[in-house]
Amino acid sequence: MHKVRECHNCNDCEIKSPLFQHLSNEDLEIMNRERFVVRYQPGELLFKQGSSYTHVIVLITGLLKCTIESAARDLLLNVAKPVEVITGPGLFTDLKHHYSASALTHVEACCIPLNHLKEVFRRNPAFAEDVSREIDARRLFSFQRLVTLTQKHVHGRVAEALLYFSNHIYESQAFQLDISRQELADLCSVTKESAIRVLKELKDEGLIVIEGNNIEIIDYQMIEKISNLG
Amino acid sequence: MHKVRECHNCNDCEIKSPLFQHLSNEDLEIMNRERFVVRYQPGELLFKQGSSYTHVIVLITGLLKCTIESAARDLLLNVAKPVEVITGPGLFTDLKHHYSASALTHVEACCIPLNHLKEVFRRNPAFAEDVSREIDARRLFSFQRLVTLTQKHVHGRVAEALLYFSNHIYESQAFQLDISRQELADLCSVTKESAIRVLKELKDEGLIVIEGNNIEIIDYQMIEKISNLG
DNA sequence: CGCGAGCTTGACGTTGTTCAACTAGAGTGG
DNA sequence: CCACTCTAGTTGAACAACGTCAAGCTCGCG
Repeated sequence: MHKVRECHNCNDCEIKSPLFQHLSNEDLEIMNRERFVVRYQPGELLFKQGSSYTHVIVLITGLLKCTIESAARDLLLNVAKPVEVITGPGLFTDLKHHYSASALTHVEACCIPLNHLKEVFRRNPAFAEDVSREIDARRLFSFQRLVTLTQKHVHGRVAEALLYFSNHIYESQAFQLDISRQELADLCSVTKESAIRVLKELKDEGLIVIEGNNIEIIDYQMIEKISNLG
Repeated sequence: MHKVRECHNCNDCEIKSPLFQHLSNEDLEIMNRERFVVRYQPGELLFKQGSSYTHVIVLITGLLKCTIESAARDLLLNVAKPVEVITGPGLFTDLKHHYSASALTHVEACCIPLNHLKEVFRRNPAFAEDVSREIDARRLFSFQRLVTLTQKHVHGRVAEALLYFSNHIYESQAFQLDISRQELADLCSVTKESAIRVLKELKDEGLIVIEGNNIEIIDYQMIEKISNLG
């Protein structure tokens, strides 16, 4: 875990998150104070569920996974890609992390102290609204997950996971999965054996092609149908 | 559905939500503009999933249920009691309701136009933070539901539902349930037959007493244990 | 009194988990 | 360079948990 300070100024930031678009130079100056960049190796933990929430993390490069850890088994909430601002619950309540985030690939993360973010939140109503929009959107995502995980069968869940990676993460019908079978299973909240079996079936029916972690969706519409019908 | 204007002034409101505690008289004046109170009969819909989000509702009297409706079956998200401000997702994004709310009992709801709430949000940073805290807390609640519904077995889920009603809704170990068996099942995301069977088992083991909709938790610790172990 | 909605119970079937064995590939040390 | 080990992935068979279906029950109400 190396600390790096390659970018010195949020004003010049070329990969600024949409969340920061309404910020004045002065606001950005506040954000920039004590901001730092950290690089992580695959598998390394960015923050742990239950630990204190001191910085908001902006994912600059790489992929990371957000996992709720519980006695029984892990639940993979979502995968994050650049440029995403990681705003978990707890931000405005108990200042604890309620899930763990760990790097799937090499990751560069920009860390902004929470008190500076909140300072800008208070002085810039447009930013406050953007932050609320962000939290709101994530809550909506939780809703969709809630419906998927309670109502769809394994086939539907795995199909949906494939569409999730294809549409939102890799943005291609062919992609190399950066997560293991177990993690895919955790995303769908099934056992890894079940997830593997479904993948095999989809493969045998010619809907997808799998070679190791390389997946290609062949019959997109059929996968979509399976995802929708559950 | 009668419109009533029994209270004319938010300043004098005796049941003001904690969410409104940081508001100045001027802020409250803004909220008060075009505010109105509506009474609902049991079973009546306050708003429907998919409809446009025009007012924020403050539940003054009665209980209501929030349900995500989907093709397969309904998911009962939560039950709300006074004084609760109903802030669903969509508030800062697409301005649509993402779940339906309907009255379980006689309900009085105070309706505040969204644009006035947002006006105060922009002019009062402390209120903005309170609103964010509210959304954040609800997102946290979704997280807990996500874990419960994906990881616990029927026994654990039903036990948890009983604790939910005992601790958060009725605040007593004995209470008269205002929801049907089917709705209890929807809360746990199981079939009504399964929910009934679990209730019967808990009853047969002497952990609870049931007579119709009257439920009393006898062995609280055991119920808690079942809830925790899943 | 009879009807209907919600509740209850039992028998049965399906889904998905568990468990155990086996395989493939990557890394390690002799 | 070849065992050896370790991990992730894969497969099959047995099993448990829940859902489905169907029948009967209760109670309030016209």
